[in-house]
Amino acid sequence: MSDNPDQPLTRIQRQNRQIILQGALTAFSTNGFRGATIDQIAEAAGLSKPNVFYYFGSKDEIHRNLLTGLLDMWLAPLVAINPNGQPLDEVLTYVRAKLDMSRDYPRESRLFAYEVMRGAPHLTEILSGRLRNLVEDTVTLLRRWMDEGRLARVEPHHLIFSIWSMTQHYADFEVQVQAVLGPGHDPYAEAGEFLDQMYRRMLAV
Amino acid sequence: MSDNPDQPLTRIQRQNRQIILQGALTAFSTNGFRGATIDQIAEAAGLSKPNVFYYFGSKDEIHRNLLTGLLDMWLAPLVAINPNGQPLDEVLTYVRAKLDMSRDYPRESRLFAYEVMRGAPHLTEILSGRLRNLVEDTVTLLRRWMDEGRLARVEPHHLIFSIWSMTQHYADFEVQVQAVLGPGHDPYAEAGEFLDQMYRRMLAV
DNA sequence: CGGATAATTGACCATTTAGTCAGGTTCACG
DNA sequence: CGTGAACCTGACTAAATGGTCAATTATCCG
Repeated sequence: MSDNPDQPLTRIQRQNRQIILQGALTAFSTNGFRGATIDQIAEAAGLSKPNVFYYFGSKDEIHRNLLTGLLDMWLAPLVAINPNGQPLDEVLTYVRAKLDMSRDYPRESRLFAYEVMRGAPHLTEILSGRLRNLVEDTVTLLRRWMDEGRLARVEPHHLIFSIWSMTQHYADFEVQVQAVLGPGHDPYAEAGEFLDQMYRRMLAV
Repeated sequence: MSDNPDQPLTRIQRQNRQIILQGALTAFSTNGFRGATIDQIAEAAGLSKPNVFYYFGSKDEIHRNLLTGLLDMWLAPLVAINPNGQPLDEVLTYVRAKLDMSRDYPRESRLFAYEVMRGAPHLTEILSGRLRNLVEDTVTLLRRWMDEGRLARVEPHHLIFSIWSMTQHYADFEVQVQAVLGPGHDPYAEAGEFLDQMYRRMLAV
């Protein structure tokens, strides 16, 4: 079934593939690719192990499917930057969107983190292809804004890296953040304020 | 041998334990705990598998040993902040030191990243104990500097998080950084300049 | 309803992997 | 040099794990 070229999926197929991917997302994002087992995935999905293999040909295929399927969502905020907007607002909106994604989709954040740390065997082409182009476009836009004096000058690539690292930190290192802050904190609310302040000071002209 | 309470180690013991830990550091930091095998570690160390077990009782023990053994080094820059120094200089020096650690010890950075992402089973007590206290001390110092008007006001915990995330990003996500930047870049040199600029603007009074 | 197709599973296999152990080799040192 | 302790290893085991398959059950649709 899983090697069916492009016949439309049945209702049950759509449903169960989704369920499996959700279970796999939990498993992979908790333990990494090697650390997650098919049994875990099957259990999380509420299906038997052979049934999981009925829908996906291999563990690797599930993993690839997850990564590529979630990539668009992950990059959406970057695409959403409006070249005709107010530069500072656009950047702050992007930061906010990325932070919200970390808060609402921490499993996805960890999934990508594990993959990149592994050396990104399933993402190399994308990283240096589509992602790179996307970043390059944004870099060009940022540089133009800086040239026009509407944004303080910094190296745009590293500005983007800073946004990625700081926002995803709250999802990927959640345990550490919680442990260090202790109870009685709302990390994401505080981070939102902090990041807003930080990027305003850094980028205001 | 490995359960010997506290007899002094022989020359060979000291030497081989070191070699094993180095191999394990490479293995664990590349593939995570589950992804690394004893065979890999043994191979990297140039020893036979049973010989590895002669020095360490289990895979877990090697891992714990690594983590706790490297923790001091990892936290040293934080401890080195001088309460009597110039506030901005002290922060910038800390940032610089953390960035240099990422550059010079990327394996250690990844080791800790993997562990925290897993939920830090071997580090929970430390995270909410020693590390938390260390951070709390630094937070107090930073807050004092802000109260004295020698540093612009931001939430100190998140200031520290920002330093951790941005500096470690260059080690943990090296593949992504390289792919996005493309050839002809020196990530760490550029990052050093970027971070200096960024924290100056954020923290200058 | 009835047959074809989709969906499911218990039992199984092959490989990988953490860990063991009996016995051999090397080293420190009197 | 001799001997006891330290060091090392080939060959093994048990468990975990990715994946298969023949047989069974559920679903769809004419």
